[in-house]
Amino acid sequence: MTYKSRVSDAVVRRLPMYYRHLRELEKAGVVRISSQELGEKMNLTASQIRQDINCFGGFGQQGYGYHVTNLKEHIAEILGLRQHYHVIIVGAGNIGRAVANYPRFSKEGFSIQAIFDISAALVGIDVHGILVQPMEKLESWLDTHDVDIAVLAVPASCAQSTADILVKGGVRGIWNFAPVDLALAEGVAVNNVHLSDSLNILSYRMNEKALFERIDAQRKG
Amino acid sequence: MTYKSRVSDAVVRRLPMYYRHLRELEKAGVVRISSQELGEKMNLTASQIRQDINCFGGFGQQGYGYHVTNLKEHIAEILGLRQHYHVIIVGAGNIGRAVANYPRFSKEGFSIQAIFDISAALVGIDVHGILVQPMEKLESWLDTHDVDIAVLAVPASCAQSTADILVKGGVRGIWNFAPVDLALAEGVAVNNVHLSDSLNILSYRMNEKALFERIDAQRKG
DNA sequence: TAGATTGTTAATCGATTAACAATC
DNA sequence: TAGATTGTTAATCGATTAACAATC
Repeated sequence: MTYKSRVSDAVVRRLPMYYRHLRELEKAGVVRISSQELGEKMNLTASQIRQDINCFGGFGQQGYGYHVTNLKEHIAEILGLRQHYHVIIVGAGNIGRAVANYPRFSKEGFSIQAIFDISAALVGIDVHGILVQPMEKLESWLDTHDVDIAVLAVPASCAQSTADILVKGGVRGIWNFAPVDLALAEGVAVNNVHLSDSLNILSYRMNEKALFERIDAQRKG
Repeated sequence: MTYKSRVSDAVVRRLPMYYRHLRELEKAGVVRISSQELGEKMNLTASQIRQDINCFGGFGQQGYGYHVTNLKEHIAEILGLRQHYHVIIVGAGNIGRAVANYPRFSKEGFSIQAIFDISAALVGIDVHGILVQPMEKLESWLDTHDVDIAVLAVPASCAQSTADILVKGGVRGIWNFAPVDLALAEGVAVNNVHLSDSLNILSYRMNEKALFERIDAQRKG
């Protein structure tokens, strides 16, 4: 991508975390919070929180701190959650169906317009009130509908080619569940949910201590 | 956690990516690869690849590069994928069921031993050949079985309390799908799949350009 | 041996933390 | 006004990149 983000990835990854914690605080009736307190809650330094927030503007007030609801709303806005998105799901396997049924999904302004799958066994079934369409219909659907986001939940082998169709069809964002690093044109946003990568990191962490005991022993011996 | 990882998070997050690309290369019949070539494929610098790999040992050979299969096997070992894990799934909702049915899961040495859910509607149903048990049975199951990993796919509201039960029952790793940052004892590994965080990052990226156009305009005006 | 490419040390870059003046 | 806490600049720390000697 040629478009260079103004905000570092480290910060962007923390934004949804801020949003989650602020929602919790709001729900708990907390009206104001200092960067110090929020830091303790989130395991971050007060400094880092102020730096992060000030990438986008000065939403606090000296001597007072941050107004919880106000800051939460600003972050929702920053995250693009005050907009509506037309979403399609490509691949109606386990993951595609789980996403379709994810309640939080529809609540936050993401509305599922259509679901596609290549398998005859899945075409026509009802998922969350939507009939699964055959994959051949994907291109013509994109021609006749505005789709903002596609959930890509197809096998690795056809992920890139499907992504190409989606982008050509005007999709602006891909939520990619295929275990593949997609190559996409500038201006198309992607975010990956690499489940097996995540599981592998878990097993790495479970084994790290023993691993280095082996490595250290070998280096000495 | 008191145990300080010897390897930075940035490196750990890249390990599964190396593993994926090396498997692909192996499948494509590639026998050897240089850090240069691998870097081009993975969009990393050759230097970074050599640094990453050398956290764990010198698996390459001067003048030759890396033997694909050899390096792949070393990384599988590092990731703890040459071990077997007893896994239980806690929460048989959409996500719990999707994970249970995830084929890659069982292939890589993770074998599902039991599934639990609190809902009477789900108890007794067959998921991937396993009958869902009531949540009350969880503690006694942990008492009588060795469980390495628990997939935590319960609502946010009971995620922490369920995690506490799991840890008390001897679980060493939690694959957490609840939108919560768990507080766990040292020595228990966690990795999160925060789906809504991931979706929020996608919508952030889709909107960043327009966001800063607004911000910049406001600062000028 | 000459060429290639690693392993590793040094330099650079960027992110986090600390400090403090501005200000509510 | 005094106290608190932000916004922001400066210092530090860590990760990435560059360079090069070691060696296959």
